[in-house]
Amino acid sequence: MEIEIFRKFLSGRGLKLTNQRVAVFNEIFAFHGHFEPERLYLKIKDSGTRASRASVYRTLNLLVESGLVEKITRTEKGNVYEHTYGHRHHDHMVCEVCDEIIEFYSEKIENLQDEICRKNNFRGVSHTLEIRGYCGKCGRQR
Amino acid sequence: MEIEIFRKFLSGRGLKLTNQRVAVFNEIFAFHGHFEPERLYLKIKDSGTRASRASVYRTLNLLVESGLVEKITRTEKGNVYEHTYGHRHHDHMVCEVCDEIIEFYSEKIENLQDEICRKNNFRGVSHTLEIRGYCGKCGRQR
DNA sequence: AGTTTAATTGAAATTTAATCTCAATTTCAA
DNA sequence: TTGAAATTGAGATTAAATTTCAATTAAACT
Ligand SMILES: [Mn+2]
Ligand SMILES: [Mn+2]
Ligand SMILES: [Zn+2]
Ligand SMILES: [Zn+2]
Repeated sequence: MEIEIFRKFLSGRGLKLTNQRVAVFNEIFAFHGHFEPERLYLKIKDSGTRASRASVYRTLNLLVESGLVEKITRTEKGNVYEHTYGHRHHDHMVCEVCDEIIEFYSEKIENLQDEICRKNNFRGVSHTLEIRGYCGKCGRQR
Repeated sequence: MEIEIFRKFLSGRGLKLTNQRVAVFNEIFAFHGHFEPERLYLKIKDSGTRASRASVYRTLNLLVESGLVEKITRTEKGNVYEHTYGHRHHDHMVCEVCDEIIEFYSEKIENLQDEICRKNNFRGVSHTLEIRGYCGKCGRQR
């Protein structure tokens, strides 16, 4: 279970798996998709558990450090995250009109990136490839 | 000249090429590289011209809309821009230690992206590919 | 040249995501 | 049970970016 990974990550740092942290964790892993911290905070609030904004943000950062969650992009109105554990790495297309996010993965692009890193004597650790434009629905309307 | 393009862009909108706008433009096109709005503002201040922060930000947005300048990434401490007119599109590798930015371009990756867009019925307009990791210098030290 | 009109400017206020502060509370191992 | 250490949350703070709005400037039109 993913929660065990989180627990181990925490105890490795002398930190505790508190109710608030569990609440944040559960809300994030309850669905697959992208989310913003503020909406996450509100969802937790709705679910009945009490966890302050400060705790939500703090836990989110811990989850990112643990590798279970990734910050996938920074929009004008803040960061966007997704839980990545158990999901294959992928990149995103974002519709500029309706904000729809389409996920994609290209082995070829991944390999080309590795090649470019080697050529430049650069040790790549992570990357973000975001294509912005118009989704099928919104593209048609112009 | 690039300034003519800007002038035309402005007049097409009924806007004027003022001293402040010229100052922002000149400072940006005086060198090739990446910059943050605040540093740009300070450089203009140093150069003697008077232009408020508000004007710098406003002009920067106009330059982006005109296509002469691009917002290339959003860091924790704000946006990073570069003037792109006359420069071929390229992507970036960013060293997590020293913040060095290495530019690269891959025709193959560009083509693969176009292909993926077609497949997903997505009209790609722009993209950002940022590889994070360790540059040669900083990678050696670990 | 003088008048009208619209755009522009800048100082300060505002917005907003995210972080920080710190006193009170909780946790847990000894 | 006790004490050290971690955690929490309400509110303060930070900082990038935008907005406000009265004063100024530039152009367009008699
Ligand atoms: Mn995704
Ligand atoms: Mn560049
Ligand atoms: Zn759309
Ligand atoms: Zn480096």
